[in-house]
Amino acid sequence: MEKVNKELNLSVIKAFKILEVYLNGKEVWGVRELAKKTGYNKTTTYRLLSTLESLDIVQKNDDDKYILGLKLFELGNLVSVYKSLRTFSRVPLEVIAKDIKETVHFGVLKNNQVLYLNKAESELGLKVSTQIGSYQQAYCTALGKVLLAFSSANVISDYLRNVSLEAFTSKTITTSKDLLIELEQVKTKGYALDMEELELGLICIAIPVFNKNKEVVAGVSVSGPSSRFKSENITSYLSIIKKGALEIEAHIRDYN
Amino acid sequence: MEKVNKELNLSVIKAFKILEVYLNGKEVWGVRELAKKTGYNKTTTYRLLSTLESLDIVQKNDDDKYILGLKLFELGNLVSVYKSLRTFSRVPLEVIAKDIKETVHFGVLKNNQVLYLNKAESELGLKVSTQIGSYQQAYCTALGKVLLAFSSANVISDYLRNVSLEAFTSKTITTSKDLLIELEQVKTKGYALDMEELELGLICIAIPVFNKNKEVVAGVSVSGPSSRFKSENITSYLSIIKKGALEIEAHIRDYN
DNA sequence: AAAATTGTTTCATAATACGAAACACTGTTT
DNA sequence: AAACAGTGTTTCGTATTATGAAACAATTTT
Repeated sequence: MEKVNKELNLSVIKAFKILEVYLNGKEVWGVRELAKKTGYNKTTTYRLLSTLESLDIVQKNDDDKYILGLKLFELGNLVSVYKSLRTFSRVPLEVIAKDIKETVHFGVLKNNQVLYLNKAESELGLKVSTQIGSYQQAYCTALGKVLLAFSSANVISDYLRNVSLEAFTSKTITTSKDLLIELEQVKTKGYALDMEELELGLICIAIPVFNKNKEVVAGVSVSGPSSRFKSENITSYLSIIKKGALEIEAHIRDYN
Repeated sequence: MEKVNKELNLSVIKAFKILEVYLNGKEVWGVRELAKKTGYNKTTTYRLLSTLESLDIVQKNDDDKYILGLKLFELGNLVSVYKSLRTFSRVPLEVIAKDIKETVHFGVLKNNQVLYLNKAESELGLKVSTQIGSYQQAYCTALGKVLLAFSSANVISDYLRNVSLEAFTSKTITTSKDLLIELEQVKTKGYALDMEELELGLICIAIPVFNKNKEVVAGVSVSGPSSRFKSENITSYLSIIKKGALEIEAHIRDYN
């Protein structure tokens, strides 16, 4: 999305830039709104939207505003990357979310970042604004820390060489030394916590998901508001999450 | 996808035509294969793929072949159309599939067709080549017949006026008169069967999913090979499917 | 080794995308 | 009621970009 040079198709880039506006969570956009958000001329935007509408990639609602369409949903379901992980995590995640009444995530370490493959929300809990398929920093999320902690020393040193530990909050770990200590503790305890390191008010707890060779493949995390978090909850949270993780592990023994 | 006229953006159309090739289920395509399949010049195809790759809409594997990429997965997950139905059907569908050991579908009637919103496959059962998000004829599928049978007379007469009942197999219902009789029976019995009407060798059984006003919202179907189907199975199949449908109904009482 | 197949690059030009301006419509303010 | 503000849609001249034939590079098959 940054390799904008002259041999790439500019119309196609523009069309996807428009679709990417929807990543912010707002479901309904007008032509002029999208033009303003993307910086494109409104006639260009209108024409691209008309094209996308003809393809059912976007749909118009009764107010002539645009929402994403079913063809995009259909195409999105064809993506085979991490397909087995996504499939096998689906039900366990929903079960954990229902049990624990908070938002549950499942993700992997990819390109030195957490990639969220699945998410299940409780009807009761805090809605967290992560998108399935999106990336987040590893060093300040419980999920990321658990994935790093159980990775090889190569992965960790590559990570520390390439990622700058910028602060999100006053509680964010911002030195390699502190992060290494934290990862060592995570590895010892078998789980990680994010105590408002990514976002003030947000607490996460995460555990690893292993293949049969005890290599970490993925992680499961539970996110909730700090106001609902108590140290006494950790043990019961962990046992619920662990049960779900074991369910996933039963299906991914050969994953590498 | 048929309104090709001069004010639509032809590059964007071409890019999505390329992506649509993946709908046939093959996950890995080379440049020349895609060019041949779409009919576009191979240089054009290569350039569009390079653009899509820069957007992470497609990814190249080690053999320089293309697979669909994670950004498409991310965008697909943003689609809000039928979102609650998709969410609430997910776990019940997986439970049915595990129980019944066949492929399970969940769909709605849209534009006089079945739109598949969810699908769950058993590890053991027949893999059916439907795509989530895709459409199928209603008159020759159990799911479609159950959706029609419990719809209003207006919906049914509109359907019969606009859809031509073409034969898929020698067992397909091809007259309005026969279809109306079938739909009456479906409504009386409370479930529908597709006895090789869509595809020889394929049997489906389906039941409706209602909202609190007893309006049909969606349907659940189970598909299996005719070799495994026995009349004695119907009752036990129905009770398993019904249990899943009730789970879904508990969440969609207000859906209309 | 030669032929066939693949993916990638080059270059001239035809075609298309672009955007300013106008239009049409709806809702709000004076 | 008229004026204004906001929206989505259309028009038209032209600048820009997309196109495709051909060549090149690499790999696989015969």
